[in-house]
Amino acid sequence: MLEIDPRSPVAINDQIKAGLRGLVAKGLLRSGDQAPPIRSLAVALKVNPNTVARAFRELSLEGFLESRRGGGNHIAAGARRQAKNGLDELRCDLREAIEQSRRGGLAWPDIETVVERTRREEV
Amino acid sequence: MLEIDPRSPVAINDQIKAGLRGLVAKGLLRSGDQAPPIRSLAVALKVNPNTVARAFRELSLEGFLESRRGGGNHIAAGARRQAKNGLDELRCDLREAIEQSRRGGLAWPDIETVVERTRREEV
Amino acid sequence: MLEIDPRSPVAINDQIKAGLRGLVAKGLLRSGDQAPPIRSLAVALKVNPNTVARAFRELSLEGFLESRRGGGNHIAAGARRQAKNGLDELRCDLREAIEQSRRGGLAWPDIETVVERTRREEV
Amino acid sequence: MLEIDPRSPVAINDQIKAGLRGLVAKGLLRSGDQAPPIRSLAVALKVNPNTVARAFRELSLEGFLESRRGGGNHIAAGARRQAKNGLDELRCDLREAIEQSRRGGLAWPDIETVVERTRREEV
DNA sequence: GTGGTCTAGACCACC
DNA sequence: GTGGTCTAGACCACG
Repeated sequence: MLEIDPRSPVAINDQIKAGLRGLVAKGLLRSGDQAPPIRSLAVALKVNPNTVARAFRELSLEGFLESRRGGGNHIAAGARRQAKNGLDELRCDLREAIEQSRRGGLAWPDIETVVERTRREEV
Repeated sequence: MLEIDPRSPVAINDQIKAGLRGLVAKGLLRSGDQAPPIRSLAVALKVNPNTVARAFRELSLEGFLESRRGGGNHIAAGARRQAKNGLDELRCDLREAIEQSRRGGLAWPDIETVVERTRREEV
Repeated sequence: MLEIDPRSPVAINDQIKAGLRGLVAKGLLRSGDQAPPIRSLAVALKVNPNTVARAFRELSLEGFLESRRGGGNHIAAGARRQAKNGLDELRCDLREAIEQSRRGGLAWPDIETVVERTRREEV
Repeated sequence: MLEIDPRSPVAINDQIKAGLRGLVAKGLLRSGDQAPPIRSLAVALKVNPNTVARAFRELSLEGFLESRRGGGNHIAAGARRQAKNGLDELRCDLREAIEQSRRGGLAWPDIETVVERTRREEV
């Protein structure tokens, strides 16, 4: 469900945060649902538990997650709306990436081809 | 000729490298031409000369530039071909950025909107 | 493990790069192993951390090292093969040095004497 | 008679100085002979005249060349002996190059093979 | 004027 | 603890 690319320049904890927000944005996780336990997630992603913990802690500070008595992190009430705010950040990042391609000499048709291909190969 | 975005998360020296490769890819700079002197470029970009020097040195190691002490940096012979290969790398990076957006929950229509806007605002 | 000659005309960072490649070529360091931390190595070699960092960064760009923030630098997968190719480069450099001696008037017996002496004094 | 490698890391003026000393060491030029005119040499080597001039000036300071009234640089009296001293410097440089190869992981048999090959291909 | 190197010290971010 | 980046300023050497 959650995918991580350890070799990406993007920080792992950011990938985790983005991934969780994504699951909510797509409706695969809803308010009140339990987020995967830190340890299990760390094992599944082959990542240091501290890194997952950090991601969760930051999401908690943003009010996106809530830790309940009796254990477990749960998706907070306003999570969906927040996830949409997160989208703005994503749009911004994507825009930067595109501008970087432009500065590197990539032409617009090239860029659109890349978009097209990525879309097709995703399924 | 060369533009830099100091607020971008992309490292300045990498932006310079991409920029130079871009100029060659677009044909604005050709094999044998002299690249701008490190210090001048540093002043123009409002950047520390060391940063430019780093970029140039790395381009030299790649065989993209040839530098002679006291004689400036010159675009190497196979530079254009290399620049085209560099484009492949850019495409790859862009693709990763898009996939990253997807994992974060950005929908395809959103992505295409971002592409469109960036294109328009560029001029 | 790694030795540097600060009085050599060869740049320190290049010596570090060559040294690391050498350790891999000799099998003392293998794919996946962690390279010495930048700061520790800097202290050990009595060199500025920036210098080591430069060497490591360039080795990363070559795909010889993989560096993760906070996770140290690790010998990359294809490192050994690369190291062997690097040997070719060394042979080439050495050859140029010899030709340079020849152009300066050094006779062949002289050259072989130098080789012999260097070999003996090394231990 | 004199060969220069503009892409070598060795400074051009040093190559010129070494080359001249070499010609004397080999007996192709003798005390009292006229050294090639700066301009002609610069043209022949495709090098900046200033660079040749600098080399000649330094050789003059060392007492290896003498500029005579009426123009022209001539090989000085004690030139041959000096050329032999220059050989010591060459030996030292060569030694450094060999040590550098060693640090890079080149084995002794490899080194001797390189020496052998270079010797054969010279003729 | 040019490039090349190193040092020093600071800042940020990740694990 | 780790690496990454940038700035600042110095020094050297070539053309």
